[in-house]
Amino acid sequence: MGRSPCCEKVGLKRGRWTAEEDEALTKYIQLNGEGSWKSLPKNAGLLRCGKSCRLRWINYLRPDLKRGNFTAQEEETIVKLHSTLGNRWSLIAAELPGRTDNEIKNYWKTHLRRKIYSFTKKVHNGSPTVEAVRIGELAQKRRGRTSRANMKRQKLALMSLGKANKNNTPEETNIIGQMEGTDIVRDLQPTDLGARGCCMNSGARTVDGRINDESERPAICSGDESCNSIAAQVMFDCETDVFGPYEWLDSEIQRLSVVLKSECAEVSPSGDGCFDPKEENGGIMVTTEEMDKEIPAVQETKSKSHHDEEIRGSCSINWNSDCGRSCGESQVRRSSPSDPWFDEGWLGWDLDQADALGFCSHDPWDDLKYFQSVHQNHQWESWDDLIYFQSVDENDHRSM
DNA sequence: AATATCGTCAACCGCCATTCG
DNA sequence: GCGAATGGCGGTTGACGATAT
Repeated sequence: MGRSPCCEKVGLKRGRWTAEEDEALTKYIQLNGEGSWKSLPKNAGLLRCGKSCRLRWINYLRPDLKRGNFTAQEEETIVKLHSTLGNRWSLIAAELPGRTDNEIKNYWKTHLRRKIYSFTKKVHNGSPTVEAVRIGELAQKRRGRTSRANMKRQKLALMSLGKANKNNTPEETNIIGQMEGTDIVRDLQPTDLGARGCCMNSGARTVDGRINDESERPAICSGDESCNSIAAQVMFDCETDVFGPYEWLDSEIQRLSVVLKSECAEVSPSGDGCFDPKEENGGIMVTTEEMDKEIPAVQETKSKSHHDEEIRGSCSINWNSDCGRSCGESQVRRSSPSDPWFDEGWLGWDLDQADALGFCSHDPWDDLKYFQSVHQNHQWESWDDLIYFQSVDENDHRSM
């Protein structure tokens, strides 16, 4: 049996609330308190649904609400909480006094998500590489009318993908238009159009490990001292940069852009090395068979500081730690064939040793397994596949 | 000046969990 | 224990103002 409606909708007013209605609702609640929403409209003399009254009070009329623009601190709080909680707006709102879940949700969708950069992937000859990155400036569309030529271009691109529907975000429409005429378009999967980023301070998962909402996945790195994104490591010393409001987002976007334009599959954490993805050049090729191997409970840790010269030329993938330490602590590494450790295979974490070294003790294996589980049809080829990988919640991995 | 498109956000919708009788 | 009532939450919609063409 379906649930009955909260109220009879016939004869009830809908749409925007008038000042008179607001006043009536406010007065009633001030006298009688919140609750009993079903009977409230009748008692307050309002031709509104009880649910509508509740929403109006909670989201707009409550005296403790803070109006006005979000501060930089609030914005950063939202991003960080969203990275761990996902779209649980009510929980996020609980950490921001005076802000409602609806307000935060809207702010995320209209302001913060726009700043997200994402990777798109190209699969060519079975060798995936990071082919294109949609960075923030692409998402920051101008307002106003679009030229006919651009409209046509975007429409054609969408039609070629069978994606021309009302659900396409402006960003999706834009990026598809940007890529029209390339095989990137042909190879894109729907989820590839979602937001993905290099910063691992992102991507809430459900209890069973699924991503809550691919399109909602945040990919924003705070740019502060806890930032561990590859871009952050490579392009700047995140221990010394100081950002003003919003600048941390913009600068992160800029850094990522530079990294990818370098055409390196990977760049050494110290920024002076570049990993060549070509196998004949000592690149890293990891097959799914390798991934299927039993993972030792405790693996020898041979990673060194990301400032260590020895890492240069090897593959280094960094997980966000958000642990408050400087960038680049959390890494997994596989050296090139010329490296004496190469034959020993994957290098994982000895958690105690990692801690002793001042690293964050994430277990990258869990992420590799997770990657495999959600991309079962995708053969693991290189670390590039993980560049857009999802966040690693520190607590999740400490509990493993 | 008219038009088309975009950005914003209040309000609505439907589902789910909890409470109540 | 069961079904209805209620509250809460997240996703979506649409009105409206801003802005480019």
